[in-house]
Amino acid sequence: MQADHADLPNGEERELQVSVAGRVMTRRVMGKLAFFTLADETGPIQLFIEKAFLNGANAEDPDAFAHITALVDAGDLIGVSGSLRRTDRGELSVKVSAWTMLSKSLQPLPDKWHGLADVEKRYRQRYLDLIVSPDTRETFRRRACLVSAIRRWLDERDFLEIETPVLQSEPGGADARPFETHHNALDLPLTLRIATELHLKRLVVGGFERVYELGRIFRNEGVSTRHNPEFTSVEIYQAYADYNAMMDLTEQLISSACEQVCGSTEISYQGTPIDLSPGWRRATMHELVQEATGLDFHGFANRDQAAAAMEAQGLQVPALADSVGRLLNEAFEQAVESTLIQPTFVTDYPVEISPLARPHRSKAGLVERFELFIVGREHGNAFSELTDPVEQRQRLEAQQARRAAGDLEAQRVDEDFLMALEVGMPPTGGLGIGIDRLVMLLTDSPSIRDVIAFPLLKPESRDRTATVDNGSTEQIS
RNA sequence: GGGUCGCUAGCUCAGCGGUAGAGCACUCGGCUUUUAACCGAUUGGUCCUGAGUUCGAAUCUCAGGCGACCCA
Repeated sequence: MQADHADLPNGEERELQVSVAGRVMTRRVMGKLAFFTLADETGPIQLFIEKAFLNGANAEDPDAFAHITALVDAGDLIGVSGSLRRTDRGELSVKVSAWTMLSKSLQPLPDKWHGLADVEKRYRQRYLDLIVSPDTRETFRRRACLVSAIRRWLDERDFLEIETPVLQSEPGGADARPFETHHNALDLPLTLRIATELHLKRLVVGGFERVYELGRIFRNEGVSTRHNPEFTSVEIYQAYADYNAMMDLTEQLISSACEQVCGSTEISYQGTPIDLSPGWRRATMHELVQEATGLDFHGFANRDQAAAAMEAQGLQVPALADSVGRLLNEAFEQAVESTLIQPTFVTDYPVEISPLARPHRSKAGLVERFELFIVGREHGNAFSELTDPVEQRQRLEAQQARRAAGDLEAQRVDEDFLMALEVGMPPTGGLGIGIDRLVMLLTDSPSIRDVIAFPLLKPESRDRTATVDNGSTEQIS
């Protein structure tokens, strides 16, 4: 409406009846004249409320002006109709001839100038944050735009979105601990999925050559600025493709989505310019670690040699890292990850940390895998999929052994998945992208909680409880 | 898991050992061109919870809760 009537001069009126509805954001009442600011999703518009005019226009309510000024508070949802008028100060306004209360707000709005500054309150009462913070509205608008752009891009290239189970008896496809739940009627313990990988691969076995699923996954782990226990991923599988093809796909998909969401592939994240135009750097994990630390992991004969060299460089050597490959990954995480600001494909990972990836066609001990890093954070993970059922069983059994040794995030042997591979799976490229982190990047948000409408928080308990001597907890009141 | 910081009126914040405060919002009065409207008045509190120190605690100490950030 603002744009439609941009030509209306100051102080003039247009003989056009309009009706608008929205939330009253501010009120300025001065005796016989009042200005309200009314906002809907498209933005604000001013209401010009003149006592004589409004009362004169309402035969059934000759005190309409007294009623609207006395009964309407900031925060209320009202509808008005009237003509258009641009005020002397140039504000396009609806000159109100009739009004109606649509919803009364019983709670006052947050401070109209400072907004809602308490981050805890912004997360717990997101609806208030959305009402008063245009930036928050824009973040979730962009999130919706991104998700839609990704689906459109994939659909246009004949990828089929197929939904796979959230409730699973055997969680798999990622190194993570699951949430546990229970099906009452079947008396069956179940877990929430930690990835969509293994079921999407079953679909590739079944003959769908391009499948994807964009949806929620759940990992029972800590909360940080980069982790929320439930988050959204898109996993994409293309038969007869390999990880090189998936790199091209990743580059095209993300740069195209960025273009649609931000209007450009050159963006800024927390003050740092980021260029997402295709042509991203591709480097092996070995190269990057050598670049950063001087250590050549091809040269280490065994785990202890690598560990000693790392310690000499001041790198940590965790006990669970029991092979050269795992130490390479440790060195990468400690010395390289946070330095990869511009988009970078890190390729050719150790087989020990990649139980679902196909062995590299020419490099022993490595797999055809890449991870995408932007602003020092992992944004995607992909491989030429391991399709050999015999080798897959060995890899998962090795994972199971680590589980037994105490690594709670190690993967399990999924017999049903192995059975599917035994039927024969085409060579396939697979890719996973974290949607939340991508939204963070495209909305310049420092925390994942800023891009999740209702992030997980501990309940704000008003219960009065106390711990008694025997260690149990009981209600006092 | 460790460290640092925060929690006071509906919102934004001050007060840091001596009667609980301001602005906005709410309520009342005034005001026909405001847009953080303005002027005047009134109202509003589990100072996150509990224990301790003290003549006296929002303030100091300890324990706990919730959150933020950093580290692992």
